[in-house]
Amino acid sequence: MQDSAERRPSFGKKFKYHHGALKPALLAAAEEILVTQGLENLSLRALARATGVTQAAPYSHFADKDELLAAVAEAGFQRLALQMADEATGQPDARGRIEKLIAAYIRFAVANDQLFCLMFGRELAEMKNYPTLAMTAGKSYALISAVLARRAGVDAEETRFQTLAIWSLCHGLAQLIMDERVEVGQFGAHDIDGFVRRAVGLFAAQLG
Amino acid sequence: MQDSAERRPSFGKKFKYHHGALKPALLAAAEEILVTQGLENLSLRALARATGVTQAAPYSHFADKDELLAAVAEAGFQRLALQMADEATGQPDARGRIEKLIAAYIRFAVANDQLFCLMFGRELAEMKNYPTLAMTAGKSYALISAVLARRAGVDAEETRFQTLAIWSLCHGLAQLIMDERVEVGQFGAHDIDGFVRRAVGLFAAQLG
DNA sequence: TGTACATCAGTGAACGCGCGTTCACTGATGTAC
DNA sequence: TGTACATCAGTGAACGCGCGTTCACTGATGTAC
Repeated sequence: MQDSAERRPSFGKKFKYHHGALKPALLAAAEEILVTQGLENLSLRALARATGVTQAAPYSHFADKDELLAAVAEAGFQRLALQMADEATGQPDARGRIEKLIAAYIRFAVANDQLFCLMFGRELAEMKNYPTLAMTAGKSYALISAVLARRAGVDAEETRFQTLAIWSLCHGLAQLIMDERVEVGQFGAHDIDGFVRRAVGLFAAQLG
Repeated sequence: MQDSAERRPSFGKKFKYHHGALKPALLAAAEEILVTQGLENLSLRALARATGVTQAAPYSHFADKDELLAAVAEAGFQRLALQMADEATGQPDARGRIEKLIAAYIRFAVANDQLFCLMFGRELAEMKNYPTLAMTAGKSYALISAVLARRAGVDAEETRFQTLAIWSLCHGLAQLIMDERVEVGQFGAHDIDGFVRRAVGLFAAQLG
């Protein structure tokens, strides 16, 4: 057990009336709690505890719990899109890029299952209330869509359809793995990348 | 507001000390609450209220909340498998059967989103504790797998892989629709059946 | 450089809530004689 | 057919819990002069 004061950015003084950087500290604590205790234990009070602060303190930075969750989810979407884009750079053709994008998506979901759950779950059904969240959430879809759209001779409507099919495939696989319905190794692929490469192969003719 | 006694199976007497059929009544009430109030409001106390009974009464029939949830989920899996099998009968070839199975799966999920969520969500992570639940849960997968396995010239390993790919696709689409990430109509299919037929088309060469 | 003051982040106590579960009990039911 | 009795489904009250949120407050900070 760490002394809660030690987590604060100020080093010299042990106890400060003002935390100094509570907002980012709350967001960081949220991600840590998601990892260590799961989404169902992510409460404002738990965050206050984790940052060594009174349970009312978070209200200085967030209007209510939803606003904080939306911020956590948005950071997650940002990271997801970044990881996908990073993995896909350098791939010469559409098929290679799609494979990398999907694999990154699934790996992100599996590695951050509780966060992923928050991002796509019902807790934030009111996503419409947070426009920047909705925008950030659209980035990963846009990455897949952009690759498919750049091909010659495929109309926009077919592109939308294929994007949804691919997104469904990887979203579903991610969910099944997270919910422990499936272990990839048992199904003809030794790892996620292998499965993805093989699954994309099913679409190969369409991807050109 | 209905008098709670009127929901009971006995017609003549208004108030009975013994409910008479509390166990099935609880399960029925659970499905109703899932529809009207959502999974997050499905509590033992809510069930007791809905069946017009004291909050301790359910403990005469279920050891704890998990056991009740497991029973509700199992009933859901049973219904899902039934609906899938029903739809697929009469289809002449593998492709037709697969299309019907998938479409039924997605339609079940969308029509019973809160129940589906309970069936596949983290609430029942302890599914291993309920062997009959685990068995029933496997039925829908088995339906898809069986169709694919019956083809000539496709080995078991390839069949497992394709089953997972198809299951992922429809599970993912169902999730995306339920979480309102997607409206099928926007993506080149006027309805779920249309989308499914088109998506299965991507696999067509492999389905023979 | 020093002082008065406005700002506002964080305090500490309290509110009301619904939850899962336990417990000694009560009274309806069905069975054995 | 009638009675004694065991069973056990359902009662009602209580337990302890963690939660989101509000509120009057306090004290650290930074700015204007």
